[in-house]
Amino acid sequence: MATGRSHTERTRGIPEATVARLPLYLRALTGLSERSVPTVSSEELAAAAGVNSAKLRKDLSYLGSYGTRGVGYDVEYLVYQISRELGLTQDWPVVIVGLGNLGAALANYGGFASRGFRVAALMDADPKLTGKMIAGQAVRHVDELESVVRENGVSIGVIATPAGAAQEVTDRLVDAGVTSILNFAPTVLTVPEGVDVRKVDLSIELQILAFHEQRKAGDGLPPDAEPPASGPGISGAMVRRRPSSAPKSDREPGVQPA
Amino acid sequence: MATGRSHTERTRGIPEATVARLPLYLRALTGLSERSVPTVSSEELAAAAGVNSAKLRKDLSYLGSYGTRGVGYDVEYLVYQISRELGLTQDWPVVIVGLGNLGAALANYGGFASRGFRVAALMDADPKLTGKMIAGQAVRHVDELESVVRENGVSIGVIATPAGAAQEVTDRLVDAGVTSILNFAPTVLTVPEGVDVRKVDLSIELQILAFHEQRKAGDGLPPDAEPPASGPGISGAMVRRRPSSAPKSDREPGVQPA
DNA sequence: AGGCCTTTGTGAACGTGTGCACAAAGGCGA
DNA sequence: TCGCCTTTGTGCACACGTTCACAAAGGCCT
Ligand SMILES: NC(=O)c1ccc[n+]([C@@H]2O[C@H](COP(=O)([O-])OP(=O)(O)OC[C@H]3O[C@@H](n4cnc5c(N)ncnc54)[C@H](O)[C@@H]3O)[C@@H](O)[C@H]2O)c1
Ligand SMILES: NC(=O)c1ccc[n+]([C@@H]2O[C@H](COP(=O)([O-])OP(=O)(O)OC[C@H]3O[C@@H](n4cnc5c(N)ncnc54)[C@H](O)[C@@H]3O)[C@@H](O)[C@H]2O)c1
Repeated sequence: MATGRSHTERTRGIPEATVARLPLYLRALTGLSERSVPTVSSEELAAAAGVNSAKLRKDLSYLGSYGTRGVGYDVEYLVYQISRELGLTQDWPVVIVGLGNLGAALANYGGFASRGFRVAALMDADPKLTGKMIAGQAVRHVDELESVVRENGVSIGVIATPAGAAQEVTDRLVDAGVTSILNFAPTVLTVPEGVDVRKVDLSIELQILAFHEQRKAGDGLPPDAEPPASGPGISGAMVRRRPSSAPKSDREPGVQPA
Repeated sequence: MATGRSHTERTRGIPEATVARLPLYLRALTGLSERSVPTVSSEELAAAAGVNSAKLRKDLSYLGSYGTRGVGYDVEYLVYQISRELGLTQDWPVVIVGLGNLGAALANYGGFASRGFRVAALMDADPKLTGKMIAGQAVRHVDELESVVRENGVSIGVIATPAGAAQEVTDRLVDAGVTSILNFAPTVLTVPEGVDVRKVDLSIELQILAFHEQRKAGDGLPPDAEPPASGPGISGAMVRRRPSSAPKSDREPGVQPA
């Protein structure tokens, strides 16, 4: 779901898990930089980023040998090196497609521009939205999508349309030349090789939390678990039953009728 | 970042990676169910969920032996089993704290309620927002946080406040009894053992995309890479230089002056 | 009733990620 | 100048996740 590349092809040596943490380090470093802290040890920086220090050191070691033993890392220098590795020393024009509740919130989000991501255009299919000013920018009609992408050299698209429209929007973005997509719609996108898709899915996150929550609050699954197949079922109104014959194993050991 | 549990302690056998995919399968299955498809093969379901079929089968095998060889999986039955495993057969009251752009969008989001997550309360610190109706619900003041959590038995909190307020809100949520937090603020939260935090961070996702984008568009890092330390630098105005003496290795092999 | 053909469930091999623990580096104070 | 003490960078072992490939299961058609 992350890269879309053939998996054996490692990204010039930097592990994906490391790449995903670099922005975290960068944020922590930026904080230190603002407080004019000149150097940090791996221990301190790791604490600020919420990881353990061995992992941090290993991650940084993929970028190069940028620390000084006995001292730590130079904050400014490391900010620069990580920024460069992440491609943040250049400007990335972005289009947001779909300006409903979420799209509008995204457009208004300050942290967007703060890291080299520039909102090049806001696009929606609803003619009533066309021309509306959001975050100091007029919403344009999706018909202009291709020209906007080409003229601005947009390579990153953000999708905040309903799920039903997401694949179509994706196809158009890709045709126009976009090669990275951040998808907020709860749907699986199909893209050609070489196009990266990342998804943000609120509902999935909540479901994962619910799973762990269930574990924490009184272990054991909820009541209606597969009843032990002992003789004919007492109640025919069991919420849902196995479609046909009894299964071989049902996880809970439970006495099987041999 | 996901669980907060000691790592050796596996969650009653279901791997975390599998848990994270179950909601995906559930969504695909729900779609099939709505179209009254009675059974699916692992191949079909995997395609719908965007994973490969071996992975899907292994994932489902952790739940139990719910398929029929030669036929596939009964859609309704599997929907039920996954829902139960994820804890979606019960209702999860949720509070949203911070009703700015993002919080309001979340409150208005339909996909929230659709899976057993009920928005029990909307809370903000801004007195001007108190009483304002959002998504059919009056915003309440954060002062009421503790009582709202206790009265509604809320165990999941969603944080959509500015980063600066997130830790304080977290502490209060946790004190009041919340044990799962979904954090949208770009900051690292510290929580006691037993509390799960998941974060959604737009900015990190974009940075990861930028990284891969940079790789795709003309490989090799941006121009200003550490210049090969050959003699005295030509331009003193190099954007940023190593703080002190030259490093041992700088990743790019590059000729080192012995 | 029997055999065929599809599809599951899983053992085993492999790849990726994590964390420990320590040798070597190197600044800094004496 | 020398040695000490902190902190990096990394080899190694282990845990976790992914994928392959196939035996066994079991419906279904003849
Ligand atoms: N609101 C949230 O908090 C939230 C959270 C998670 C996921 N999502 C998902 O994000 C997406 C947007 O959510 P929302 O609440 O903003 O929905 P919304 O209905 O408020 O907005 C959707 C917007 O997309 C536009 N649109 C529809 N088809 C389009 C097309 N083909 N091209 C361009 N624009 C098009 C609509 O005109 C509308 O303005 C949905 O898929 C939703 O499931 C939303
Ligand atoms: N808008 C986005 O698309 C977006 C995207 C990613 C991340 N974020 C993050 O989500 C958070 C919210 O973003 P936003 O755009 O909605 O900001 P916002 O400023 O519009 O809203 C923040 C809200 O939080 C309230 N608040 C402040 N302190 C509070 C406290 N102690 N208790 C309760 N409420 C408090 C404020 O009154 C305000 O209503 C921020 O941390 C932001 O970085 C936003």
